Amino acid sequence: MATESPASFDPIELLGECVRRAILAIAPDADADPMISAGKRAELGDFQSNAAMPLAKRLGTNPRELASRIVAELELGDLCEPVTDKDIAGPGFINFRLRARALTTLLARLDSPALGLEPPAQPATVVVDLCGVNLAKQMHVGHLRATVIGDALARTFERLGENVIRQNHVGDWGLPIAMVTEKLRVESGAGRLDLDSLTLDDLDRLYKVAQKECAGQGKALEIVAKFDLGPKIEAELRAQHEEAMEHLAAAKRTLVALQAREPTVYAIWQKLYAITMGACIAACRRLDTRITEAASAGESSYGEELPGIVADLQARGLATESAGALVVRLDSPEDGAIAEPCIIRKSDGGYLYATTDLAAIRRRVQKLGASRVIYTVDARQSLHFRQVFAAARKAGYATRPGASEPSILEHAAFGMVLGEDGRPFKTRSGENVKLSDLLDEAVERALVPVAAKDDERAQSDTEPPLPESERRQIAEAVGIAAIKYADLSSERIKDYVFSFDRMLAFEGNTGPYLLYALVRIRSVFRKAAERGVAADESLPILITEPAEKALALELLRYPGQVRAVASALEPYKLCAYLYSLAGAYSSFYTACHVLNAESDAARNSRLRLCRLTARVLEDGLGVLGLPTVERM
RNA sequence: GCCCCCGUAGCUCAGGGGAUAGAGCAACGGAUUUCUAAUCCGUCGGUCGCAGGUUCGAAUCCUGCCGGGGGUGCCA
Repeated sequence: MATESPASFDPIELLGECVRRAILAIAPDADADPMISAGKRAELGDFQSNAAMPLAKRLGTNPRELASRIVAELELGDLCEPVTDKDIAGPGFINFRLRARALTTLLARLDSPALGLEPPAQPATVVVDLCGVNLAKQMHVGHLRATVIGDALARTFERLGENVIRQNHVGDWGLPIAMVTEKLRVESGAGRLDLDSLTLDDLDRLYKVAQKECAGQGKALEIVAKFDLGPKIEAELRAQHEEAMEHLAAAKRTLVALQAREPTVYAIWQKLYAITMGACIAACRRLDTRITEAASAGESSYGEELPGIVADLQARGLATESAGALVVRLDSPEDGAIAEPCIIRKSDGGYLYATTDLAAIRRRVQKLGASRVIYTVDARQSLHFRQVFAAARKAGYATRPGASEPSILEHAAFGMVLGEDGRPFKTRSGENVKLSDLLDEAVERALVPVAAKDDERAQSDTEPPLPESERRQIAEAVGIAAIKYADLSSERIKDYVFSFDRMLAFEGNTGPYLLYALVRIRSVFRKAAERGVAADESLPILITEPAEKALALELLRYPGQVRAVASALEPYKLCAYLYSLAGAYSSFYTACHVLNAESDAARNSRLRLCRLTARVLEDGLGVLGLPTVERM
């Protein structure tokens, strides 16, 4: 939505307006998309318009000729160097070169407190569903992605001035939780377990035991019967099966007791909840994500709403009975032509996670007022979300009171984390890797170069080595930034290979590289302060060197890139931008000396460029949720 | 079976109708009296999975295959 804003800093927007006017002068009826982009060939121009080709196609004219007419109509003011037919290239590209004066004007506009991202007059409410831990289970790489990507998206909307509500949809309900609750009840009742000294590791272990105890042998029995493997095996399996069925029955009774808030069972469940959430919130804090217990809305919080949802859907004829279960059919084209119906109640009367998710959509849209709900959940659940979204729209749960259109429901799906062997990231024994172990290892590995670098510096420097505690702090930030950046820097949907070596490399598109770029800028300012030099913000930024120009053009792209993340729900776009900005800064830093610049004016200008770069980097890293350091 | 996603340089990834397909890593060659060389500059490297089609123009859109992954009515 390119609004006409004389104070815009964005050359693409400003140039687009000029070209749009020129096109309208030639073809008043044309849908005049100016198609401005950064110049594909830097030697020909800073920006280009590709508008002539598609327009010529529609008008049935020659594209180069049309480009020539557009050029003749162009009124660029003092934005660009004059454009002539010589700037038309190939089939009809029009190349533009920004005027040096215009560039400094635009930079000055960007250099405002908001960095070109003014909050909207009417903030929208955006709900981000993220993290998604389960009770009694350790967090692992899957939660890492759901947490890190979700928080980065939430931060993006916060930066844009929207009202963001994070929702940690905790898996705290249902039969699996009842199984482990039952297990705890039995074990503590028999005096084999002290509920007050339980750890998450204990719970994780007991969860698996409980799962196993409740797993029937139905499949195996079928096979035995089919192939007639003998009465002895069958008897053995049948005994096992019956035992499992008893465990299962007990778990189901516990589920009922839990849902009725029966005091003994509920107290055990609360313990379970407290231990899991304590560990989860600690991990989220260590990961520098803004996820608090207050931002949690567990599945259990929807429990009481489920019968009402089902009754409502049934009463309105949206849910129908099928083989004893209650389903919402979605196979008509207006529902999205989804072949598989959405099951909202099992034939035994129990509810499913689709039911809970419907209740969650209703609360988020109708009670919290979300105009957009984003689910940062792994890609394997995409069918589930297609179903639930379609069912919610059909039922009107996705529409705010008084609104004519349903809110936007989006599944920000992400791919799997793979080990370096290309298979799902697991320990050698096939277990999930504990998130906390992963973070510890990243930090330990980061400490090695941090310490080595500091030793090296201390040898040729008057300042003594940093204390161990500070080195650890730096390594913590570097390690966390490395892990988070690896998770954020490619398209969400793609699986990615988890490699400490790659993410902690200080070369290339990594978190540490970005941190280092910022460290170098901060160091310039420390040195400047030592010499009693400070940037005078009232004096102009002067762009003369190619490296200065390249840096300036990069800086101007920042606000657009943040918006691009919000519209595509793709944090990697900001990663790529910041990497490119850090690279432009490094090249500038090498080519243009700041403190020993040729003149006071140049030094001041470069200090201002450094300041602006630092502010954009800090802002962008903040949007991604990456910690920064003063030195490394 | 059906549905969804992915396939671009040796490796990790951008680009999603427009110019000679770009980065990083790896390899190789350079750069440090000066602000952090965890850096910078350069070289090398690609029948964009395959085959058709649409188009003045296709890595990009359409169809069909091939390869890999995931999902698929009563787990979450």
